[in-house]
This record gives sequence, structure tokens and C-alpha cells, in this order.
Amino acid sequence: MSSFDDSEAFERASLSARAISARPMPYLDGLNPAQREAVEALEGPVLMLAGAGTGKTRALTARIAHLLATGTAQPNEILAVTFTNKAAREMRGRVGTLLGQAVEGMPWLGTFHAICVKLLRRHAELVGLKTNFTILDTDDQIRLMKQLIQAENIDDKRWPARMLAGIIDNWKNRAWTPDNLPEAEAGAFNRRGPDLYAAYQARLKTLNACDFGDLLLHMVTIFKTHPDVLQQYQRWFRYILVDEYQDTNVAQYLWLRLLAQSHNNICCVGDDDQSIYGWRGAEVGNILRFEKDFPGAKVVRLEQNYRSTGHILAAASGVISANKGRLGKTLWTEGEDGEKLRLIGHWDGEEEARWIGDEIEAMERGTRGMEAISPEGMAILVRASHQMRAFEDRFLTIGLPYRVIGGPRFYERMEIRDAMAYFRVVVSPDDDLAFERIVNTPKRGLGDKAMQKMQTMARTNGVSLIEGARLCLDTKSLTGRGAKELGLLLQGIARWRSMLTEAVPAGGDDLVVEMGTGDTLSHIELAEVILDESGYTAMWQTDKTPEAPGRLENLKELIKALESFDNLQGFLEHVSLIMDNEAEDGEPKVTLMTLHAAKGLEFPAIFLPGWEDGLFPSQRAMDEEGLTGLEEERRLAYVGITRAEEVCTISFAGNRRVYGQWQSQMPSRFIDELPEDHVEVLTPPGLYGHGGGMSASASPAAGMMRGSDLQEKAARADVYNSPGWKRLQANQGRRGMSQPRDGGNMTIDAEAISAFLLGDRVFHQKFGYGSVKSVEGDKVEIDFDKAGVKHVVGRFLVAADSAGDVPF
DNA sequence: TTTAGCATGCGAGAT
DNA sequence: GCATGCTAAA
Repeated sequence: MSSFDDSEAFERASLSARAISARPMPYLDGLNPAQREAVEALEGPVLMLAGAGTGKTRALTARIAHLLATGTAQPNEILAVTFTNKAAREMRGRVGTLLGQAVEGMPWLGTFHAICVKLLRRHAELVGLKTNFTILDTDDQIRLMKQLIQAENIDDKRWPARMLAGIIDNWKNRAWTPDNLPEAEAGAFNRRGPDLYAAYQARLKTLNACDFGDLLLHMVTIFKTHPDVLQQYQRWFRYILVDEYQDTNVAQYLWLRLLAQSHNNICCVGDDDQSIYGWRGAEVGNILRFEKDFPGAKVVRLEQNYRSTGHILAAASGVISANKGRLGKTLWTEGEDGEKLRLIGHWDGEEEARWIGDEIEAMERGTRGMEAISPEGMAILVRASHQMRAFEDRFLTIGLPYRVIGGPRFYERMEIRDAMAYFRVVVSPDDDLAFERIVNTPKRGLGDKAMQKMQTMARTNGVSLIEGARLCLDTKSLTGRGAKELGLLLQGIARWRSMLTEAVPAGGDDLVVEMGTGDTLSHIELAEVILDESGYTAMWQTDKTPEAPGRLENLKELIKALESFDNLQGFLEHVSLIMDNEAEDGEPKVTLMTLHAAKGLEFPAIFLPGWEDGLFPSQRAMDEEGLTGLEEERRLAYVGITRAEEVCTISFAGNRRVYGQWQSQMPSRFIDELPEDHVEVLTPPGLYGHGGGMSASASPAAGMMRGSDLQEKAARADVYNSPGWKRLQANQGRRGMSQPRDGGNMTIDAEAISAFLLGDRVFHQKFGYGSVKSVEGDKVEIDFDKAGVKHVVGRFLVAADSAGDVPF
């Protein structure tokens, strides 16, 4: 295929661009001077240093609009790269809005990976692939690595597949191929690293597949070894824009530099202070080095913040200023100072969750002279996803609607991956990894041993796994139930494949030639047929685990998602686009997510719990990366604070359950770095039982002592001013509390036991009827008839047997 | 071949 | 505290 068969499209696009250029430039309205500068400097390298909330996307899209509207570039001459599909979609939408739909889509606006797939399909043969290569996800990668580990006799205890796959990923992120691995790296696991890497790549090639890292790496290789190809793209992509430049890894950096080096029309947008993806290969160095890489670069700082109040910005600046080697920015706002950051310490994690739950309800009502905030406008940002559980438990208990962002992604769910593996097997006969996944799902009596036979058969005969399986049957090396089932499966696959070639786009109104068998199926019907006939649907229908109905739901969703594609192939290719599968019921919800997931988002009210050394900053980050790790954690803190528009509440707990063990926690060092002028220390008044009608709990000794302790310290300016006072205070608080805690517990127990006895029948507003399983403090463990075992607070329970309607 | 039961180990997660 | 992955028994 000729790579440059788009010259006609080129001409058409050029016409439409000229039409636009005659029009005014409304997209420039309302830009501040810095934004405008960044938008109008079209020629040469530009680094747009865009602090949090400074209108980065606005400037970036205006710049694209400007390139088009002035006729400087045609839509297909602009290469605009993002990291996520979401960002790409948003940018596309906003450019369209700015130009009033006048531009036919920009073909080269997309994620690094999406663009590389497009390019690589044109030049696949240059790296030994066919143009229809498949893209492996992380799961396939690990599966493949496991096979290699077995073949190479590697001790998978010492070198688990996941780890080796991770190492190779890292090498690819750094653009190291097996033959140019630095000596230091080549020494990894007894110098077998390069061999294993080479074997892995060879295996990919025979599978006609590549992994995510390869998409970039192969393109870099092609650009380096085929100057003619590179030059053509350099001519083609006359203007390059990069979003989130601080997140680029070495391979992405090289790719960009190669493409840009002839004309240097590259505009990178990013914020070194928001670089939080070092662990997956991002190099802050890329953005720090920009002016060296692109001499004569214009650096524009976007510093006017349109999101947060003065206090929030000041607090964030205070924290981030402790980092070294920043490019440096000073965020400012024309807005109000607003509320100070709020800081509060709690006894333990559950206490923290309870307080935040109450606080959310209070803010929803709009207490303390503050305007009411909808739950939609509130988010809790945690460092590690396991922290979410405490909040989920609490919110379920009090019936507070919430949503979790960043759970297992739709297409990562087991049932979705299984179903897609079935589709893959049908679409591409050589997809061994997909076949391996489904061959014994549902159970067909084909275990490890049968698998091994098929593998060996395939390998010795140099055929695909599916062919190997057939050979196993033909040669009778497999017998019994397994063989019978396998025969049926292979028959099925062959049949589905023949239907695939007959399948037509859904709703296609062309005249369809009826095939000999009669009806022609759409790809959607075919998908259903595959799942039904393979027994996969039946497997979940007979499954009695509580997840099964949900999984069937998801499969229906999957089938629905097929509607927007013409065929199964196209669907498999674009499967990542169905990620946003949040079933929205319109009810306003509080959002719960990790700090990483929150980058780029904003909320009126933000809660940042768990600011404790070891948890945040994460001990592991500090152990493994030292100061670098700590600085990345600090940037994470900066990202967290700057998500808040109006209120930001930071909290820590003195005790926390870590891996099922109680640990006492030290407040985060980042708390010490919060500038005191912008922080208000909260005390939880009557927290332990007397406020909010919480009559069932009673630990006044602990609660009150802690409260007054904090208050007293906060009132004394000299103590407040002394370095590390907050840590000190928390230490004293903990020492003061550890005594009364036991006593407090006894009180609680006495009271609670008088209320609930083991085996009591109870009723809960949300979970229905159940019986008491155990009592601990004011929390009662209930085995609900419908909802399963839950921990709930006594005051939400009503005895079911005796009085029936008398609450405690 | 499957499964139940115990040991192990743990971060954030786009593409 | 829980999910994952291995070994022992059905």
C-alpha cells in the first residue's frame, strides 16, 4: 500500500481551511496575555508551562484553531498527541466547537498509541510484522512471558512472569531494544535478560503481534533505520502539539524529536509539578530539558489560575516549593482568598471515614455559613485504592450515594476479556493467547496437561495453537471427555468463522445475497451466537455466585457496544473506547478515587484523607526511589490540593489497619510543609457520640482529650510556629489516647451488648433483615438475608423480632 | 482434572 | 484483609 495516497484529501482539507481563514477569530476572545502568547507563537518550539487550573486545554485548542483559521496548516498537517482517549476526545470536541464544526476531523489527533498503530500498520513489514498485527494487552503479555519462562527453564519463583514482563516494558519505555541494552541492564538475572527479551520479541513476531510498548518502539526503530519514511512524515506533520508533556517516556520523546527535528514546530504543554507517572516510565527530565533539546524555544508560563481560591493555591505552592529542580511557576488568582485549608486528625481510619461522611452531609446542607455543595461537587482522593474501602463501608452504612472512579475497567473484567478472546479466536486464527484463554472456559476437561500437549504439538509442527489442537485430535494424543469437547469447540470456531465472512454490517440496507445456508447474520448476532453456542453464557447463567448476574449484564453491554461498529474486527481494534461504561442513574453522587485518577479534574470540595507517613508519602516510593520518589509523592500532594475549587480538607489518622494489622501512624511530613497562614486546624467537637445524634457510641474520654489537646496547641501561636508542631501534637495526642482507648472500648462494649445479642434479628433501612453475627464497639456485624455480611452502626438497626418498630 | 485449603505478599494503572 | 498461586486430596 502506498503511504501517501491521501493527496486528494489533502486538497479538500486545504480548501476548507481557506474558507475558515476568512472568518474572524472568536477563539481568541477572553484569553489572558500568556495564553494568547502561547496560542499565537505558531512557528518554532514552544513550551507551554501550564500550572493546575490555568486554562491549558483552552489554550491548546485555541492554538489548533488558530493554526487552522489562519490557514497556516491544514487539519491533516497537524499532529496532536495526548495520553488518554478521553483527552483526545475532549480536544477534538473543543476544536470543533471553536471553529463551528467547519473542520473535517483531524486525522492525526489522538493518543500516542492510537497514532502509532495507524503509522505502524502502514509500515509493519519494516519490523517484520504483517499489516494486520494484533495488539496484546498486559494480560496477554504475562501469559506469553509464562510460556517463555517454561521454555527457558527459568525459576518462576525468583522471576515471576509479571515481573519480567514489567522489566521488558521498562526497557521498551526507554527505547532499548534487545541489541542495544546498556551493559548495566544486560546483567539482569544472570545476563539472561537480553536473551529473554530477544526471545520475547521473536515470539511476538511469530504471533504477528506487538505489545503497547512496541507500538512506540517499532516506530522509533523505523524512523531511525528508514530516513526516507521519517522524512515523509516530517513533511507531512508540519505542526506538532503534545499534551501532558511531563508524562512522556523516553520512547515517546525520541519519537517526537525525530518527527520535529526538521522544522521544530513543536508545542509541548505540561506542568513539571504534576509529573506523577514516573513509575510507569515518564521522565520529568523531558520537560525540564526542553530548552536544551529545542534551542531557541519560547517558554510561556500560564500562571493565572481560574479554579481555586487564594488559600488553596497558597497551600499548594507551599508544599510544592519543597521540591528541587523545578522549572518554577507562581500560581495566582484574581478570586477570593476563600476558606483556609482545613486540617483534622482522627483516632483511626474508620473514625476518619465517619467524620468525612458526616461532613459531606453537612456540606450538602450548607452549614457554617457556607453555601450548600451538591454531592456531585465533592470528591475524596486517596493515595492507594485499598483506602477506599473504609469510605465505601461507611457510605453504604449511612446510605450516602457515591461513585468509584478507576475500578476494574470494563474491558478488563474477566467476562469481557473472555468474550473478546472468543471473538479474537474467530477473527484471527493465529491468536494463540486468546485460544489459550478460552479453550477451557467454560470447563471442558482440558487442563494443564492437555494444554501442554497442544502447545508441544503446535510448536513441533510450527503451526498455531488451534492447529496444534486439531492435530492432537487427529493423532489421538488427546482422548476422553476433553477430546470430545475440544472437537466440538474447534467445530464451533470453524463454523463461526465461516459466518464471519458472511456477516454484514448491522442495518446494512444493501442487497444481501443470501448464502446457501439461508440467513446471513450481522456481526452482533454472530457475537451472540458465539457466546451462546460456546456455552459461555450458560456458564454464568448456572453460576450462583453473587457476581454472576452482573457479569451477564456486562456481556449484554458488550453486545450493545458492538452496534457502533461495522464488524468484529473493527470492534476489537477500538475496544478501548467502550471504557466509559458508568451506568448513570442521575442521582448526585460523591466521587471516590485515587489521586492519580484525579489529575485534570476539579471539584468544589476535596477531601484528602490518610496523610500519614508511609501511606502518603508512600513508604515504597521512598524506599525504591529515595528523594526522587518523595518528590513525586509531593507532586501528588500538589495535584490533590489543586483539585479543590473552594474547600480542601486534609486529614490523618493516628491508627490504621494495614494489611489487617493495627499500626500507629505518624502524620505526613507534607502536613508540616503546609504554610500555616493558610491552614485552619479543625477539632471534631463531640465527635465521639454526642454530636449528630450518635447515641450508640461512647468514647468520650478519647475523643474529648484529643479534641482539647489539638485546640489548645492550635491556640498557642508559638507552638504552632515551631517546626514540625503538628507531628509533635499528633504524637502527644496518641500517647494521651492510648490509655483511655481500652477503657473506652469497655464502655462501648457494655452498652452495645446490652443493645444487641448474638443471633438477634434486626432490620436495616438499606440492607433489610438479618441476624447479629458479632458485636464490636458500636459496630455490629450483621449477616443480612439478602445483602450478605456487613458491618453497620447500631443506630441504623431496628430489632426485627421483638418490638418491631422501636429504634435503639 | 478439578477443587479446596493453605502460603504469600501487597502502588499508583493510560495505552 | 484479601486476592493470587501453589500443593494435596477427591
